[in-house]
Amino acid sequence: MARIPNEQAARRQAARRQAARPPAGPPVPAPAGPPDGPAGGAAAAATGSAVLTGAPTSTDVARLAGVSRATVSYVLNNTTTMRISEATRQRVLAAAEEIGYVPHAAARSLRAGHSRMVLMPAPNVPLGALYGGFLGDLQQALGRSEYTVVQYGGVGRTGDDAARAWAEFRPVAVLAPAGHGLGPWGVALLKRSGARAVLTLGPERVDGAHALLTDHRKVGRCAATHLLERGRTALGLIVPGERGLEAVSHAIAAGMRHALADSGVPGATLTEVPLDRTEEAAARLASRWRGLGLDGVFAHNDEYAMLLMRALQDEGVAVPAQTAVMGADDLLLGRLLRPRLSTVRISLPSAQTLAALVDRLVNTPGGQPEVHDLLRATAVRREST
Amino acid sequence: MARIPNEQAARRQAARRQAARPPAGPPVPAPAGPPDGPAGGAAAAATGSAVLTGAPTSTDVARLAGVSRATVSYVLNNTTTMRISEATRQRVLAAAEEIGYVPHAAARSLRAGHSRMVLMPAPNVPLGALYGGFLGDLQQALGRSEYTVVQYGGVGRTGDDAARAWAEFRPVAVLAPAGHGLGPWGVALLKRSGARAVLTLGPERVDGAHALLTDHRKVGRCAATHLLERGRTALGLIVPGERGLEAVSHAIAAGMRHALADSGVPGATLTEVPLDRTEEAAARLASRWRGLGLDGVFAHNDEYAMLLMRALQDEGVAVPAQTAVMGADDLLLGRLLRPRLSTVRISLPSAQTLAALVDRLVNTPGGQPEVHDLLRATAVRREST
DNA sequence: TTGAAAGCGCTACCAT
DNA sequence: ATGGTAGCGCTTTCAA
Repeated sequence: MARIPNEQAARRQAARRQAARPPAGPPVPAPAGPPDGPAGGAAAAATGSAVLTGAPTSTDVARLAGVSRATVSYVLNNTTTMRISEATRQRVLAAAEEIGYVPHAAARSLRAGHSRMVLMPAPNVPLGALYGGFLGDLQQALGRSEYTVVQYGGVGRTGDDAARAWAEFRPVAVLAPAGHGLGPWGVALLKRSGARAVLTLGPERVDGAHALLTDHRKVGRCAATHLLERGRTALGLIVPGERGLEAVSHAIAAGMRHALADSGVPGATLTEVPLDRTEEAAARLASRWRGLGLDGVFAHNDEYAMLLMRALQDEGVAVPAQTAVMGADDLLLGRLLRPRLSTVRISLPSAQTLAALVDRLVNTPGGQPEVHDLLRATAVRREST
Repeated sequence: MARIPNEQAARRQAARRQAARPPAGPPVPAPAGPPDGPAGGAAAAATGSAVLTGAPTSTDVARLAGVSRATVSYVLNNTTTMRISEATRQRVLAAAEEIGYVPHAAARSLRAGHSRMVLMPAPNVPLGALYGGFLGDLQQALGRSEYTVVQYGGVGRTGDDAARAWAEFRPVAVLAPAGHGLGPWGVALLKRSGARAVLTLGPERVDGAHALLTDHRKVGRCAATHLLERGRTALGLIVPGERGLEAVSHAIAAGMRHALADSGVPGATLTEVPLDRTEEAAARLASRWRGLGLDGVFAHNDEYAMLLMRALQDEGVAVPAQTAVMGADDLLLGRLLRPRLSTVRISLPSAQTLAALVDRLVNTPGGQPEVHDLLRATAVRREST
């Protein structure tokens, strides 16, 4: 709320006073000093190119080309129902080019009553390279269709507040990563605000929204199964200290427990072991490792796995002989340590597939909420298990 | 352009016909069937709560509360110049709550003549964890001020096209990562469209825009200087095969050459060595390594450095005795290999600092373009050099 | 083939 | 203290 609007308002009034179109006397005798002019362009350029101030509008183009705003709109949107003479077309296009006209997206979508915006609230938890890259790809894929993908970086807002903020944009679809606390109320609000599809991306579904599930229990189950197959029964799970990863860790732990229960291996156990992402923490953990009596450990991701494995080796704990170590995400770097790190490879659907899904959901609204399982986990055995 | 607008238009006309306000006979005798209704809400809810279709507008709130749209606006915006009775306030707030009213951002900024949107076009080159995290932080920091940060994922567009697409949003500021081919023309267009600050983020400046420089020559200079100090003179630079990293590589190479020239070490040389990001490529390179005759190599980032170092060790090349290896980015994982990887630590200003800068530039437009050097490089010697 | 005009949802000026 | 209302920039129907 600076002083700009007022400046512009004043300028606009002045401009308007002399804005009687050159040809054809104006039917309105005098514009009758408008009570207010909020803001906006209306450049004073008469016909020649001048220093424009404020964004040029279609009115400016029309004036320069000597046609009406309607004609400008027809030409610039290639309207097929109206046939415009080639000469006019060219004049309009030249005028638009000359003054650097760019249509005003907000005005356009206000008039249209809908937008082609797909809103992706920025995730507010630190997501690894895997999901980060995936979201980027998805964004690209959606952009390739004719949606305008917008990642909204609203911070601090959660739950209903966040939903309200998103709804202000009147997006045609919302793709919300977990961690914003979007609930059924928010989903309903978004839908009422014109969203034709609301999707959540994360471990659990939300009433009324479509769900792209990332069920990390699968990862835990996969890891535990692998370790059991390798003959390990006293299993550990490294739980990262980073904020925002708790949910994933819990899911993984649950998956491991399921696998243990299903396996029927008698006496198999699972111990959760916290670990910060520093060398010192790893060394400390390694120093008391033998006391834990674990013969197999899964580490949430390759980075933690490598951190631990190195610390164990420095402590003289043989890998995999004494303790098998397994990571997840199949990072390239996991192959550089010795022994090479066994890992759970997580694969997600292609971004194109998902973009197509979003497109379909937008175009067939009103259907039942759909649930899609995104995540596939496969064990990759290398040398550390 | 689906069939929706027409449906809504029809519904709207119907709604309007019966929308005469309950109290106080309407001064206008008959609404005189409007020639057109583009789209939009206008729910048919008379007074009681009903199934609303389309987004509720401030008109709906006003009707339900029995006040005018103006009053609604005053209450919802906490306008201080107008004093509204507490009773009215509460009625309006309750009504807004009841029907789930959310203001229409596009309409608001259209009226206001400006937006608080900071547009960050999504980078279209693969950027590492360092810059990715940095951009994320910056987005958060800007969001914490009162800007609405929006990352725009327009694909395929470059140069003037991209600038035009961005300008449609009428952002108050644009923060464009390198790789979009933004040129002086685009900058001017954005400014004319209302952007009060245009910033580029990357290795080179653009006429008319402020520049946040990431001068990777510093990284090269730092690495080369370090290697020279360690007594190496036949230097190599690993050049990644990934697309989009060429510019960075060139800058690093240039920086290394500068360092070589400045050092005055006679006979010091620099060889650029391409390497793909796979174990196989690294093994192949390692097998012909002795033929290259290099005694020190800098690897663009820690990942490539680790890849190479492992391959060299597998080939029997002693590190650092026969060849010193240095990486960049100071990844945690670099400390897990043996020998521990020496690295160039790259530090960037805090996101808060930069957010404050953007804020200042927005609030003092018209100033000369500023150039800020973001990058600081420091050598961290570990055991591989 | 072109123009006049209405109105999307919102805010702010002016009058009551 | 509250309401009427103009108009931001745009598209589109209807009339000429």
